Amino acid sequence: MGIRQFCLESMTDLQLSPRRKQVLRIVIQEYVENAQPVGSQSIAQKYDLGVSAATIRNDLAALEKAGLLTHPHTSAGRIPTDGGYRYFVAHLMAHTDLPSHEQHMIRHQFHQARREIDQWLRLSTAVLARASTGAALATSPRSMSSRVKHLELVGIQDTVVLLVLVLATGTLKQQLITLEQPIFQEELSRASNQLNVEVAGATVADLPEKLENFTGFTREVGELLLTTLRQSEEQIGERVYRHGLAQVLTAPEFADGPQVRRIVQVFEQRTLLQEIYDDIMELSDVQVMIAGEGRFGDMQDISLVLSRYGVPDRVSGLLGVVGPMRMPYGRTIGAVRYVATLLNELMHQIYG
Amino acid sequence: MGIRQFCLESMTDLQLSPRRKQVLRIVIQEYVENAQPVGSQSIAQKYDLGVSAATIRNDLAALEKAGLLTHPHTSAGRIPTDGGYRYFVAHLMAHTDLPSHEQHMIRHQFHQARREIDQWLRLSTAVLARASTGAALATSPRSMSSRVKHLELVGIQDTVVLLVLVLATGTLKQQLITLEQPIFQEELSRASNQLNVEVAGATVADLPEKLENFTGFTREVGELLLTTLRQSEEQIGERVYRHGLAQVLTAPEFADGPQVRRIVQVFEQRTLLQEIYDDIMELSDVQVMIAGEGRFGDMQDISLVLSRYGVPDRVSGLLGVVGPMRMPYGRTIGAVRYVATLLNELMHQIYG
DNA sequence: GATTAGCACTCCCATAACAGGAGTGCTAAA
DNA sequence: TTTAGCACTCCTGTTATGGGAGTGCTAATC
Repeated sequence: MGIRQFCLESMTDLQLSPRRKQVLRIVIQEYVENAQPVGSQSIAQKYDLGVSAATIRNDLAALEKAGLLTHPHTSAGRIPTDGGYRYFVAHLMAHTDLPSHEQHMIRHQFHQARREIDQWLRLSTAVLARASTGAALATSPRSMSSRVKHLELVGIQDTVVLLVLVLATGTLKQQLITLEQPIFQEELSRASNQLNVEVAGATVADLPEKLENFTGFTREVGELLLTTLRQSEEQIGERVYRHGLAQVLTAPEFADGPQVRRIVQVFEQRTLLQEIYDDIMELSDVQVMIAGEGRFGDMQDISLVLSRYGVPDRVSGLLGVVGPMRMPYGRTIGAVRYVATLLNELMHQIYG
Repeated sequence: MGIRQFCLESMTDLQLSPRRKQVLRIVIQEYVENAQPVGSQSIAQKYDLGVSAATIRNDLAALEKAGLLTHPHTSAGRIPTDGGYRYFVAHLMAHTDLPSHEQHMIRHQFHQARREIDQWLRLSTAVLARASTGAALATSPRSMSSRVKHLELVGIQDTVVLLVLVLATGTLKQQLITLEQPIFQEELSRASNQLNVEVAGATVADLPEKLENFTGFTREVGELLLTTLRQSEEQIGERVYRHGLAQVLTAPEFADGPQVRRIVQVFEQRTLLQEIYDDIMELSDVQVMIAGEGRFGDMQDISLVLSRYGVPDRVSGLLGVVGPMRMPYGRTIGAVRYVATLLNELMHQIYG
């Protein structure tokens, strides 16, 4: 399926007999469903593997030795380790596409929504939360190499002016300016017209040079424009959309205090997205991050399923689900991928 | 102090001796601090009321009979009921202003922030969460009787146009338009100029009449403008800012699952704010809502401290804290009031 | 060598019993 | 109205106990 992961080198050289793979698959499937350690007997009963419980017991021991399973205590059934989930996602998972009727329903919802990025992203998180068992989040898209399309100076009060900036990508930026002395709207219009002529199509790189020509108030506005533009390129997730936290908290692994706080923190944190962003951007398909992959602290028992969305070389944002490690990965990955694809389509219509 | 509440009629006719008031105050104070039922002995020891534990015991019994206290079981200390908190907030609370050095710090932060409503609101929730023990939320301001200040049509792609709408309040609205056939920027500019002349200063009421003059594409844009405008008046909290959920979950009352889910739901829900909005708008000071005040279901053990902010008759939004019922009300109210006042000032500069 | 049956062993979990303690409610006296 | 005294209640923590699910190991079997 080509689902890539942040780290799976150690997995690739691991050889497992077909039955052991099957056993691992069953353990994960059962545990994901019931949140209860699963033992050799229940596997032998429920699934007809043609071998006895004792054999499965041996397999379980082997899988444990390989670091794919553990047990919470001596006489309990097995539960997957983070490594086990990783192996499952990388090698064992069945097809991950969302059922087509669900795809249709989601597509329908998007076509009914108002044509606005803000609406789309809001809808995306709602849809993702519904389709997964986790909480969904999405960042507003960041545009690379923003070009100025148009600017407008609108007087709000005598000494208050609103600078409206339209980027080539259709993104809107705004900034209030407070003046020492009142400036009339005619003068504002004159300034913005002058700037528009010069500045249309300019990027962060071009802009300083073009601003040389201006002085006084017009120049000041130009500088402000430049800093605003710079900010918009640096800042990932200027706005973060979230949905479905209450839902993910119903999972039994988040029954106790510290666990709850951990996932809420992951969900709320802006910085994490910031850090992950670059990794995600380089890779095209959906990314799975299980228990922080050792690179992020304090993400015990938490998994992320993330994807980039946007138009290559134009705009891109992050989209995904945060949930318990014990998560139906196939379904979640399918949902994230489909919504990302849909967003790509919609964005493409706009950003060409 | 004039803190008003959604419902406190039943409280006003309640006569309590000064000592009983004092005892109630102590119970609440202690319980808020330690989250532990407080007994007659510990009160007698810690506070010198000049009476014995037995007397306090009688007072506690009386306060319980009055519905202001309960005990979780026969041999436990007393804890406040929701009614007890209400009485406290209405009659017993000390001054609620934030210490002036904290006020200064907060003010300083606001003056350092970028001059933009979005930034202010984000900062507001951050500050409120820090100053209280709860989670802060704020809605973007809704403008009443929006007037159109300026509109702009910017071509993004051949058949994609962005309608930018600046309201007199400085609020920005955007809407994508997809066309059947390409329209050149000159024509877009002509259309927007035409519309600007006619439409500047128009309200929802005026607009339909003024649109009579137009036909074709220009007319369509005008209609779209009207619907966008209508939406912006109807919709409260188009955007909701949130901060500090992780913090509020450290409170011991949110240690178990159902409780956590309840407060997360309250925090996430848009509809609740929608419903409360009108009540808040009519009243000027900070509002306290304890355990849903019987009007909202499933808010056991949760309190809200809310305030309106904005400029009278121009724009207004909602701002406040959601936290456990066991909350330092004085401090929280002070913080909410101060931040609201600060926002009022800033808004006033812009919206005059 | 892989598979299987048998069996002892481990450890969780639910239940019960029990002691300690904090706090109440009541009564009678000041 | 306040106070001391005292029985009573009920939570909380500890310990003991039995049942049960599941393992790990060994020896026999295919």
